[in-house]
Amino acid sequence: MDRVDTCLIAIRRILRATELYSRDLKRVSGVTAVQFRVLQIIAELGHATAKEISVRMRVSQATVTSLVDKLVRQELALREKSETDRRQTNIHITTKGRQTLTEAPDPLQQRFVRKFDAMENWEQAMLVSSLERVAAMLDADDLDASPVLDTGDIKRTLDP
Amino acid sequence: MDRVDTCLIAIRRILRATELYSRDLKRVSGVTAVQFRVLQIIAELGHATAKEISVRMRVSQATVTSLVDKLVRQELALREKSETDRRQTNIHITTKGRQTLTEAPDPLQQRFVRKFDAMENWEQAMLVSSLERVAAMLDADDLDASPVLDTGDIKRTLDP
DNA sequence: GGCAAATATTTCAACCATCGAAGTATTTTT
DNA sequence: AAAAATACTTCGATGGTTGAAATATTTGCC
Repeated sequence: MDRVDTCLIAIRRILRATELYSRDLKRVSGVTAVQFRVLQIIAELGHATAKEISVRMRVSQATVTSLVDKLVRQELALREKSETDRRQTNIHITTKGRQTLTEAPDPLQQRFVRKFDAMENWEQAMLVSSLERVAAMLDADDLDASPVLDTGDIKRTLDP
Repeated sequence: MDRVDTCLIAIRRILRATELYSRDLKRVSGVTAVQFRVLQIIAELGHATAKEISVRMRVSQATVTSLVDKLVRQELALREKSETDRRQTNIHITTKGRQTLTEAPDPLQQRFVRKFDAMENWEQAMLVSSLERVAAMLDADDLDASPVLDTGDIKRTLDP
């Protein structure tokens, strides 16, 4: 039981840290961590629909709309009706958006990388495995819970 | 994929999961995870000042005020001017608050416990260690590593 | 003792993320 | 062609979080 408490406390600390770093990021680059993440996804895919982003980030479409609104307002992204399916809207990243991505690296990520790189290989592996394990433990019911949990092993994870 | 990326994605998943569980908790017990946490702290200490809670949770006092407001509104906690230092306000938990605490266990915690208990001893140890490691990695440099937090969170070790 | 500085809280106004429900437009299905 | 499904946005609301300013009180110092 004690161990569980320790874990939960650690999780809270991690949560809190990410929040604080998001604030930093916002101050430095004008986008929050969540907005930054949207930008990353668009950049990664070339362009994306709201639906794709919402699935990827596991938030509602309404949330994505609001997030993209903010990016568009800052000219980091732009919307463009799809030609093939006019219900869809493709969201593209702008040059300025790309710039933001490269020039304003996420401070949390930076810090993590710095510390992570300083670790022994085995320890890195342990961390990766543990984090994924915890994520799998907590992951809500819907999407992937059962299979991931059963195998208990994570090596095979790929994004699709 | 990069190990760091994998870690960050896992962290995001954990974040998201806690958020969803908080929503669950709210639906079931009327308090969110953060409010629940405040309640826990008050219960643990008997009574607490806003300052204590803010240090413990590492949020501003303004946030604590807002959180406590909500608890008071629901009659889960109540404020009482300190006699010894009239600038201070002691926050107490009510019977109803205590009830909430015992009768509406945090679903995230429950889930975590269930999964955690099913793990091998060595794996539990690995998880604890990894989570603490990550928390330490991310903990903002300014106010971190404070024994304050530790003593606070570990208070239960004094219990029989 | 008395006054300035420090401390504890709250209030206020402002963000951000998030969502559900309702509404619009556009396929797809039947 | 009508009905159902899909993609997206709008609207209104909730929750957490904060900094700055305001208030009340205690402490420190001359």
